[in-house]
Amino acid sequence: MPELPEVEVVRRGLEQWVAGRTVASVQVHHPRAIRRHLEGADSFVQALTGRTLTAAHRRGKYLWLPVAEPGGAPTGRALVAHLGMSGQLLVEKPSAPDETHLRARFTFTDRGRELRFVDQRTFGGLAVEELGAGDSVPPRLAHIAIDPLDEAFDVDAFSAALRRRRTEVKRALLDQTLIGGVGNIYADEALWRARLHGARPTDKLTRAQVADLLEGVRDVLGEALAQGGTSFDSLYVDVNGQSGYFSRFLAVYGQLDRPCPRCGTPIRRESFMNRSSYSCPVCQPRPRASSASARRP
DNA sequence: ACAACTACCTGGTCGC
DNA sequence: TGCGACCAGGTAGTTG
Repeated sequence: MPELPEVEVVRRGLEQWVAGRTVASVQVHHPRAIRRHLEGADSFVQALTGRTLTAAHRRGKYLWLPVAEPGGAPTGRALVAHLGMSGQLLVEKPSAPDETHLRARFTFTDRGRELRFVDQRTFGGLAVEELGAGDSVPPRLAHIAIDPLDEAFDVDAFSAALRRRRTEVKRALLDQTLIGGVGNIYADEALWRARLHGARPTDKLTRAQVADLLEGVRDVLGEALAQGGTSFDSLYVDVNGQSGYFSRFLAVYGQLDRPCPRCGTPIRRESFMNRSSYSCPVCQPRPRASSASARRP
């Protein structure tokens, strides 16, 4: 599943292979892929055809590519992409056969490689959105918090916000308004590193625990990004989370009954927020039932 | 205001 | 072999 490291790998691929090129044509193969472009497919195509994609930016799991007029003047708009659960942005030769789940295709005036949006489960999507003032983050993405790898990430503000909340710590990690880019997989990995159970109430966490958690998040995202970077094939902007580094590097996610890398106890799986959560029963003891998460109605 | 739940979606896997 | 149930989970929108 594409979380921050995977999306950042895609961003780098787009920056290298797509930025600076001018769109020759756009084909929308599935209306759901552009459902968030409310004006419809014709408008989406019109907004991009003949214009230049100037760069590739990311906030959390969102990507956007600013759009410029043929002369280079900014349009104040950007192609915004979210990969959802299964989305891929692929840079491929025009001769490459269509993927089964091809949702949109962009060709370029240089007649080079195409950009394709492929998405089996159609949770992802594309849209052309207005940029903020000074060509900054699209306002529609403004609620997404900056991510912990960003220099501007405010540790103290995050700690304060976390401890102000009355919720469980895993829910908070997945809340994109608090911290950007963390999904189910890296949330479990970060919690394991910080030796915290995901059901721990955030308002009871100590400052030191929050600091450990944040360090866990940063380390796991950073390591995943480094791994993703090494497996990146420069001819193929890949988002296939299944391949490569995943199994080698995850301590708990998907590791049911395998030994905890720290203490050897078999990893457990729990249903949590209608998701699977993996943790070590010894390193990450469940909080007592008196916590905020279990208070009586 | 804030917290929590649900719809959305499809391919693979499992049990019978 | 077929078929239905279930699972994966990010986000927006709704409900409480």
